Amino acid sequence: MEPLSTRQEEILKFLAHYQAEHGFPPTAREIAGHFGFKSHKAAVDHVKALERKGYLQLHKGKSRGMEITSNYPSFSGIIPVVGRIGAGTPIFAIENLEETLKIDSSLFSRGECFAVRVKGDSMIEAHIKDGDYVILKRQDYAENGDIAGIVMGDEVTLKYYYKRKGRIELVPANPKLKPIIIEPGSESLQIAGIMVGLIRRR
Amino acid sequence: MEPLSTRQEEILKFLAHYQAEHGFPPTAREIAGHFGFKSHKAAVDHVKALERKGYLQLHKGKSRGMEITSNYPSFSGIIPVVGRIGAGTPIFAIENLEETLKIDSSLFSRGECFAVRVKGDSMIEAHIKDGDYVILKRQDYAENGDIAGIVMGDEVTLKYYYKRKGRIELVPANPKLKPIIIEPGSESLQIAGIMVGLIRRR
DNA sequence: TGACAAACTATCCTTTTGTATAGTATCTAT
DNA sequence: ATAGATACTATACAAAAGGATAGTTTGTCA
Repeated sequence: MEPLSTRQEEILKFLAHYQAEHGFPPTAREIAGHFGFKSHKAAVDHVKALERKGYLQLHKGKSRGMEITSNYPSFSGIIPVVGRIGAGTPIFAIENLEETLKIDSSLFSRGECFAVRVKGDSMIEAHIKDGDYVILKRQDYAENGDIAGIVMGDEVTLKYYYKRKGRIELVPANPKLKPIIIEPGSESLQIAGIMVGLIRRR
Repeated sequence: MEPLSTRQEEILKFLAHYQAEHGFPPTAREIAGHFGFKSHKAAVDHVKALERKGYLQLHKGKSRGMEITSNYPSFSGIIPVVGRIGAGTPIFAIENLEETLKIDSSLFSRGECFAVRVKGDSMIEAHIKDGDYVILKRQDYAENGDIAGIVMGDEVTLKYYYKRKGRIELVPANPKLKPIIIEPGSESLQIAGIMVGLIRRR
């Protein structure tokens, strides 16, 4: 595959995200609106560049007439399994991918999904076993009681998320392990996503 | 789900097919064209009926603005979810299908797979929760310690399978429930398959 | 230096598409 | 009997969206 510029990758990512979110692709004007372009021609140019490089197939004359052709993880609904993630590096950077699950992510959620492989028994009382793949929907916030994927160092760990009296509690589903309590004012935590599903093999 | 008329089912099927083919939904005029309607209003009416019955979500004012919301039996291979099964009827008979999971079964096993939706907590200590989909590989025997899908009446239930001293024990993963013991010579039990995977939503 | 890709703004025109109004005909359940 | 759903035809109009032309700016590669 021909390499993409930073901007083109952003565009492609947005296309995949919009498609996952809405069930149909965006129009040139919607793309322009999202990125703040004042002329939709800019979006047309990007989309054409993506077609030329083989990432898209365009259908001339048809509204929203585009298909993402690439098998690139996280595009086309396939769920990438994330191993380690560097502090700053985006979660979908290629170097972080361990494998992919050939599953249409729409089974679990609209929106962009990824998976982490569970190590250990910290969520055993939520019936999440060692070796299970937990499917997470990518979002940077969580509701009370959600099982959230939290970025800790260079890994994603799973915890129940609670916000009580202004402080955030990250509670494992295992009585042997202690909750992590984040007092207000301390450095913020980074939520990678919330659990929307689980896959177990064997 | 509300029942669909024959025509409405044809329309929905076409929508799913078109979406799978093209990556985006059809317009009302394209639907009309496919069915030979001379007025695209007919297609609009059908699509609105499908929305009213909950099979579609429409996005007003947006071209191709529709999403299929149901898990409408689709077209790619994929795992059927079996509800009840009549004594003689084959497990894959259409009347038994409740829904399908859009997952390539090769993720779990080489053989033929199907799924049952778990009711209750009888396998809770194996970390199989109420509502989980358990993926079974179709076979009529089991090894010691396998989690097997057993045909009981007109349903499939899950049990640990053990063969000890000539008799077969079907053990739930819940201390509150008693094992079923089948003495040698009594009527044979029917194994539908053995567990090869699990899918949990939410 | 010159060609080319990338990344845009601005404007115009045409086609595509959604939505609306006005009908016709058949069937079904109350 | 009659109201409602189903299943269409026909036509008109406005909004949505694609496509094209003409330009600016900033890089990079050779």
